Amino acid sequence: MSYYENQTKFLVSVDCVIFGYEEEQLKLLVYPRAFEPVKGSWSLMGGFVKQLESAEEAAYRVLQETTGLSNIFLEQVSAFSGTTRDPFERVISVVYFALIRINQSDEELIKSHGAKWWPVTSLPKLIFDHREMVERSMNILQQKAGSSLIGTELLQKKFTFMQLRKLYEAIYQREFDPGNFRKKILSLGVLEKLDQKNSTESKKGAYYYRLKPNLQVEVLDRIVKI
Amino acid sequence: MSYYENQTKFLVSVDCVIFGYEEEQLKLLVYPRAFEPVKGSWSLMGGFVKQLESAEEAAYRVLQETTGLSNIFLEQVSAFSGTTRDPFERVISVVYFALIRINQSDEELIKSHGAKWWPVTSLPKLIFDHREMVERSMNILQQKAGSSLIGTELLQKKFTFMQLRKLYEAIYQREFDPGNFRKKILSLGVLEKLDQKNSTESKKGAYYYRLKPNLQVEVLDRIVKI
DNA sequence: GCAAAAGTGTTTGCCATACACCCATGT
DNA sequence: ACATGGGTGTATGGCAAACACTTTTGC
Repeated sequence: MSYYENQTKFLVSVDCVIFGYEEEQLKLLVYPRAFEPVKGSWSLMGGFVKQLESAEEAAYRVLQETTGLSNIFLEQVSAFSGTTRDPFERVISVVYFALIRINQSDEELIKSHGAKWWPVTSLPKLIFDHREMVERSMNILQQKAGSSLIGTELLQKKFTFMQLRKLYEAIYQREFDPGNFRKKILSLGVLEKLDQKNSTESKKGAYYYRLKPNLQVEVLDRIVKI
Repeated sequence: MSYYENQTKFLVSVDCVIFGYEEEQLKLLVYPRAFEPVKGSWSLMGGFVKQLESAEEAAYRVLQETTGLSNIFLEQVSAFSGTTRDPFERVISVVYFALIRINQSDEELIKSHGAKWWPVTSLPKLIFDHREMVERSMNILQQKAGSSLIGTELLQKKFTFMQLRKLYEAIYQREFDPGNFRKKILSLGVLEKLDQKNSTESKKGAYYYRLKPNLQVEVLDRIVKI
């Protein structure tokens, strides 16, 4: 029996805006839609929410199924509910964005779906309102990365300042002064210098850093002025 | 016929976090739930999304039905989709927050629902996850008000600097230096000084200001450091 | 006259930006 | 030797915060 009789029910899906970082470029995982309608068109990873899961759980499931990864950074962007956003049938979609380490993903699994990493600066045409979902996600990513070191989710666990800076340059599509960037990040007090050096990307070699383990407090200082 | 066979459909509702401002306090419109289950418990204004409307349209409809107002500031907060958030039946809810001018609302209509304005600092116990919805909305309101003059949606069209400052003090639960606040806001260049004075709230009398008409550009400068 | 808000000016310290400069090393 | 990134230091300008001070007027 139901308390809420006579109310319309809806299909609810999740769509995942999956960010990765590779070759100094911010990239997005996009795949050719596997079912009709518009089968084959480029689309975000998505799936329908099932009876016994929350939208967030559905998003985690989709990510697991498509990248092989669990335990990844995931955050809701917004619900999209326009009556004609899917021109074939009414579907309400909850959008999440995820940050993953490309080289840790299951590349075979990704390939098996025909998925491809596209630089965010040159995405193909996407179905429905997926382009808008991407843009909203980019905005949120910039906001988040600007007030906490969220971006490190896209790098290896250890990284040099140059790698971190290039990542931020990719996220914000602008350059940062190397010296100032280093000082700003160090002043946050969330990085730990390792004994190890990276000698492959510069002649002098740069020390690796990592996030201090067991950091519970979110950094709320401003990294990038927006 | 349907493209997406065999997928579960869900009840989808909207819940509205309705902010108002009165007696130098930020207030929230909360009403006793009109139907079972937990009929009579304090709840946000809400309603089910109908077949031919988006969630946003549903939220506008709910606001119109309960406050008599259209053309109000409305913005999505998030979708809430936990499987047990409504302990009686699975409902996915999209939450919006609204800013309204209390004295322009239809007070009779509001009363007819038994609704009541509560100071945000002393809310009653709310059903389900509505408390969390309020907290998320407060955070977003603070963020938004800190980077644009969004707060003026809560005041009359013309207002004095003291009124604006008291509003911001209510939103951020802290005090602002009157002189610095005035200079900061004026530097945004979005206010227009009127010839009229308010003499009821101070002995000297303070000039009224209003938002410059036809302001299309959002103020993106920082008003309050968060 | 006093209190209280209106409105303006001043001082201080912090911080972002720009940029100079030395270091270490692979070629 | 030199080019390149690593890393540190310094000068400058803008802005936020603290606060002093004058103005106006109701009581």
